[in-house]
Amino acid sequence: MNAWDDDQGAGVAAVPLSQRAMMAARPAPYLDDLNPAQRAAVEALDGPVLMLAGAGTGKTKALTARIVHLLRMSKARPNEVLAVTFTNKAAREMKLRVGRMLGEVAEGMPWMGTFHSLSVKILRRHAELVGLKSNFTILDTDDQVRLLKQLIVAANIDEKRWPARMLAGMIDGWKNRALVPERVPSSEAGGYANRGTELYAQYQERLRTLNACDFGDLLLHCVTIFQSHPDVLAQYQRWFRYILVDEYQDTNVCQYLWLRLLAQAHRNICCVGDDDQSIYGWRGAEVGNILRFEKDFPGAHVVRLEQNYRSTPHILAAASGVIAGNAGRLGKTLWTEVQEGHKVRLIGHWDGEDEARWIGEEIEALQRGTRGMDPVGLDGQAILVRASHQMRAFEDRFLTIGLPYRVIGGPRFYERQEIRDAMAYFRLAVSPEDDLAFERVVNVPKRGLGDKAQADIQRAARMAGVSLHEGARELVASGGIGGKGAGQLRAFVEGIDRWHALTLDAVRVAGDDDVLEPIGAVAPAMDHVRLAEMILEESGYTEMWQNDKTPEAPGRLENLKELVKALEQFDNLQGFLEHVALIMDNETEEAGEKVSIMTLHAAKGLEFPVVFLPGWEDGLFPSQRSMDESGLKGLEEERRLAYVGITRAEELCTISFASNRRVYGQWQSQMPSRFIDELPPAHVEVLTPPGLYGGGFGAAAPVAVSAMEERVSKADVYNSPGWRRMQDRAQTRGMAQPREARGMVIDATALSSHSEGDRVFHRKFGYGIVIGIEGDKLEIDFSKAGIKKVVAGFVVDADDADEVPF
DNA sequence: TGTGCGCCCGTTTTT
DNA sequence: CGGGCGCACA
Repeated sequence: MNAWDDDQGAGVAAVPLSQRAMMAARPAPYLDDLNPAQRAAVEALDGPVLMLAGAGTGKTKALTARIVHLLRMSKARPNEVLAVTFTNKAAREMKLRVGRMLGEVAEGMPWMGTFHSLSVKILRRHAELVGLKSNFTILDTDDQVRLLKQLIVAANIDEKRWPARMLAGMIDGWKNRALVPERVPSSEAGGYANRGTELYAQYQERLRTLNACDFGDLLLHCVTIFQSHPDVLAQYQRWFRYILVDEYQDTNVCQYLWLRLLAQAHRNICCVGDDDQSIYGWRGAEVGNILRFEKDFPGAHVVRLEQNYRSTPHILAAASGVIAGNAGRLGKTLWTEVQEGHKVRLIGHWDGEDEARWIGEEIEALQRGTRGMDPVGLDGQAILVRASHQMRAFEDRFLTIGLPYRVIGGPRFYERQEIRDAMAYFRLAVSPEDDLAFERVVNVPKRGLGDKAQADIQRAARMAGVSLHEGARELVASGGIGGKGAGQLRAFVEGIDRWHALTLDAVRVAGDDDVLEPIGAVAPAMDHVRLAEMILEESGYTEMWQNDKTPEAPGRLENLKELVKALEQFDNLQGFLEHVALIMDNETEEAGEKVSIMTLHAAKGLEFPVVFLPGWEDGLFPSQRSMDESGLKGLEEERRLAYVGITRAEELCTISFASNRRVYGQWQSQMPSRFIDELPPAHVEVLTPPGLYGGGFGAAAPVAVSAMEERVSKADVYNSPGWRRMQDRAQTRGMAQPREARGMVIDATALSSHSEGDRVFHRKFGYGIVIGIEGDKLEIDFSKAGIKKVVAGFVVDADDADEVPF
């Protein structure tokens, strides 16, 4: 059967178009709750449409309604609509909402997904056109760098002066711009020791031998195929009657070509985006794509969504005021029907710790329901920072006061060392010839196979022209490896054989037609979940972490358990590996009310009743580096970041800055961010920090400086009475006084199950000894983290390290 | 082959 | 200041 003739992977097209037309005659409730602009965007089905959707204007609603409308009007079958997003989360969300609007037929849109997942789907069908087999593997950044490192060493380049990461970045950059090695402009060839292009070409060659792709290749190979095989392109052009693109402002050149090639035949393309929220320029995104849309698609219908359903007018006005500083915008004016609301609050602090302390207290106050607002739960509050290192001050503080928080977008589950190691074992079991996986774990846990042994294996494999696994086998057989490593290597090689055999039993793979689809009818000889556990046991990997006494070890074992558990949702190991390569998100939301801490980038698309924006200081935000490297363009992107930050807030937005901050261990005095000057004063309430009017710490509600209202010019904030007093206070506080009262020892045993001298474990700080008790707080000398005060509930006896809460 | 010292450098990161 | 990495040593 021709792969093209099937139903594109979905069992949906069952309802004939004629019958669908009848459905279209029924009233369309999904249109009724759209505002005029949204409705216009939904009803303009044919031809190019650009939907400029400001923050909080119901973009996803319009987008999903449009898809539903397309289907209801029988313009296309569900499998003929190409709907592209950037993240899996967005794709999932859209599927969910379309399904809900449509009623039932949710799974019927096989071509709704991310650029990457859709590209994989296309590329698997035509892999041979770019010299790959259809079962190619997908390398992540880590694999990519390791591979490049090998090439760099082989090329005799000083890896110190020319780090592999740098080359990886350049290659990514070229791929983002759809440049294959031959097309890299000679002006850029000098960048990497004069040999960037050469290494790029070698890297591509190496990937081909490994039958592998990196993320950039997924898209670039598709574009290459479309460009050089018009027949293939034509098929897809015919198939995708309608194309929808979310977050269009974030597309790079390669994605742009990908879309344009697919859309140029029928031109039924609808791009949704907001040039003011383009914050991924440093990653190759081209705001130009959205600015140019009308030129690319003449006669495009442009619709602006400007009615905001999220934020109060003060918040919108503040955001608009800031973004107005950018030139070359398409221009939108957000408005809302809401009349009331709090002004954006602005507050300065002495240093970063004060800032964290104050925010912590504010969060608790808002939670209790003061500040003239109804109580706001912790889930409704977020702290958005420019750079992830800023999170630390908040984590430290919240840990100390026992305020539950969650960090969004930290090291992601599938990027953690233990997960990647385990995955490498699974990869080896599925395909023993996976050399990158072999290299990764051949000496993890330690098997006495160091650089020398590994070099021997490499040589043996290369000479015989086989995989490392086979090379190792021959090396063992020929006695080419000595010492204790020999026995261990033999065991490793045989282990892989055994696991591989079990994998084959566990999954029967269909014939040549479709190597990806397992046939469910054959009863597996061994449950793949059990197999995975067995692999981790037999390889000694689990044991390695059990014997590890570092504070992270229990967490890692926990993650491994979680990984194995995740396997249950798949039919076999292959399916799982396939999934993980692209779905790198970490959706293990632990329950419980928690404040969210995340970067501004991670916050795009989210909203919270209460938002804190700390660290608004020149150099930090806007980031010095952005400005140095990208000049005005960089500054404008930072400004968009500010805009994104402010517009995340529904009810209350608080911006803050500190006059002193530790930067790389050095104390530095900071200037308030220039973006603060750009806030329209009429919509800002300047707070004075607590402690200025005789109240102690966290005393009364912050007091507005009355004279600051309305007429005070923005820059004057720093000449304001409050600001000057704060400066004065800064002087007197220069000599660090103890921040917390000492010596108030209450009956410790009544409040805590720990006593002095106990050995305890803390999820973040690791092991330590209790050296003091104050109320419900323990003073602990952590072996790694030093002396800290921590709420007793967050530690357990060192022996029960498995049961750490939090 | 494993450990430890010292040096360097330090944003954002949808896949 | 502190984490990561490479190199020198045991």
